[in-house]
Amino acid sequence: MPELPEVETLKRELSSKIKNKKIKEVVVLNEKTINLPVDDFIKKVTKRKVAQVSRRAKMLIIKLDNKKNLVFHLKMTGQLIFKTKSGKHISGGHPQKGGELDLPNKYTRMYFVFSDDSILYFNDMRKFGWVKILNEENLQEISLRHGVEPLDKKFTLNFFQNTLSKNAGKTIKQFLLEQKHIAGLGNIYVDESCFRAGIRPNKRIAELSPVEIKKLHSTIIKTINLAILNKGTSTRDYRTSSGQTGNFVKHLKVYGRHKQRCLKCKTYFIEKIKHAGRGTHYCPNCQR
DNA sequence: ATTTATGTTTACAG
DNA sequence: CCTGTAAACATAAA
Repeated sequence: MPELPEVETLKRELSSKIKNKKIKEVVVLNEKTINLPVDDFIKKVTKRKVAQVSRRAKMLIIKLDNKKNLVFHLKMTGQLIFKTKSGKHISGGHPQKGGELDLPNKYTRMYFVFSDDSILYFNDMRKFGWVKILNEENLQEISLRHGVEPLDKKFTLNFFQNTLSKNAGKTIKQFLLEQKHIAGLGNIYVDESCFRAGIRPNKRIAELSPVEIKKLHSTIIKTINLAILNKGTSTRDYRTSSGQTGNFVKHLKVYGRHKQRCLKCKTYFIEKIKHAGRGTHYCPNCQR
């Protein structure tokens, strides 16, 4: 689930909750989740303070006061859930089921206990996600492999046009999913952005008109911004921080709506195909 | 009861 | 170079 808006939501919520807190204990329940031997990992993190919480692409970064960075990638099913000592959870990511979360549970891969006894849990049903300790250099390397942030000033129409022209042979969806061009878009927001721009996801970049490119550029920014305002999307049981569902679900026009009537033309039905290796949704009438 | 798809990314084969 | 598939894994939908 977590694409840019979901991770950004987590960042904002966690930042206010854990900044300046000291980590007094780290418990690793699944060794494969982390990038160091458990002992090393624990040694590097224990007794450190949270200096800053940030985001790059779909990664959440917790900078510690010893120049190390705890970097999280939630992949498909990862979640970060923060609970105060009283047990109220105020940060989510991709909770399961509808009921209250019992933590730690069978999907908890590791957790961090702060000195005020609040706890940050990393859950991940499918174990695709990871938590790494990286120094500044490692982090830089990873960052360099990622493209521009869609909400950054550098994501100009000019930049978009130029980068697209270098990838004319690809389809627009293939391009948008590749993190090295624009970082943070995933399956949901690519399909949604394409719908809002009136472009079929499997259209070749070479076939896009200048007007379409301009439209898509502004549409991506608007869609991501709106999604962040709504604290992200989740198709099923996702709940944000405060235990609420991400409200962007209400704004989905095509994702998860196959065989349902298009909300724009109210005539045709949303189609779902497999493209770029992913389920791809579009209105055959409104998108060309 | 089986099979297929699922929000991600990387590695590898062709 | 590009493109498609498998692989990490568990669950729900088809």
